[in-house]
Amino acid sequence: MKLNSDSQTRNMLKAAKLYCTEVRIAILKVLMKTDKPLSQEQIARRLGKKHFDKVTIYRTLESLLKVGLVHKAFIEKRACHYELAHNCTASQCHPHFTCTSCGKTHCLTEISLPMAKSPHKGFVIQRQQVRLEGLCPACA
Amino acid sequence: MKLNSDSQTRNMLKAAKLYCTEVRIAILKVLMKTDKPLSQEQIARRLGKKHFDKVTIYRTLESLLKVGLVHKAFIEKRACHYELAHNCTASQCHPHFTCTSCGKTHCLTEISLPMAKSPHKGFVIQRQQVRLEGLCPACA
DNA sequence: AAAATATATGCAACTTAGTTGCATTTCTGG
DNA sequence: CCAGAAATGCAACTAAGTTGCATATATTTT
Repeated sequence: MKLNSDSQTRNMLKAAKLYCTEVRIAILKVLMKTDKPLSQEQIARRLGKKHFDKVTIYRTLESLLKVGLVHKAFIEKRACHYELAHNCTASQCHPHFTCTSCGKTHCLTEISLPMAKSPHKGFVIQRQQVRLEGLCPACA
Repeated sequence: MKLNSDSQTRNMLKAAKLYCTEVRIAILKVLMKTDKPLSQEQIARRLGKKHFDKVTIYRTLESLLKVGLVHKAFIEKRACHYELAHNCTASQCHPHFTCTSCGKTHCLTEISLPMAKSPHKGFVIQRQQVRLEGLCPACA
């Protein structure tokens, strides 16, 4: 229900000490409704008739990123993709799989890799991201 | 020695059935001399007085990529970075570590993660890339 | 070794993703 | 509901990468 997800997103924002603004609520809702990381453009498109400037969208994602509500995925295109920090531990998201044939990206939430161990040369590893490449069920 | 690395790169190109051109040889040499993935711009700078158009550099990297001599790394900036496919198995490169404090990227060739196992939903995993984030020795 | 043909290069112009500065608007706590 | 803090929109800009096309260079054929 609209009211429900509204109050849910409001609570998320409140907990993160961010102003509850229209864009933030709208973007969080978009991200809650998808199972793939989305680019700024895709997010804008899914906001439908609600138009926000792309600068605003970028800044919104940035603020959500800073408080950890959202994660940034480095997939294979030029554009970064964003997704709700959800089903991720503090130190790692699920792997992202990109099909070399059709180019689509999927979140493989069922699998996870053990955390890399620092090669004790003084590196402190805080997070890891895994990018997988291959053929998706449709193309295999 | 100049002649040596020239003939080495020529052989690499020949084996890959690529024309041995000046740019290709020069770029391969640059990549052989570094231990970090480099962006197009960094490569151009390291080519020194040899000037090649950036389009040419992109197309050269593309051709080297296609035959597998070079790998593309998705680090955190807008630009992609390229490195010699060296010390990588067919299915995975070493992890790349980016420091959240100073922003520098390092290749952690000493460690590797087990290959992800397909969640047998029909996904065929062919390659994996691991991106690590944290503090480097200088910043920790 | 020259000609034929296959491939690579350079240039100009363009697109896409993201950023900056600044004036205006919207939130939130008191 | 008001003051101050923070967010937004707009215009202009930068950075990274791409496209089309004419020219040049590499390889193959003879």
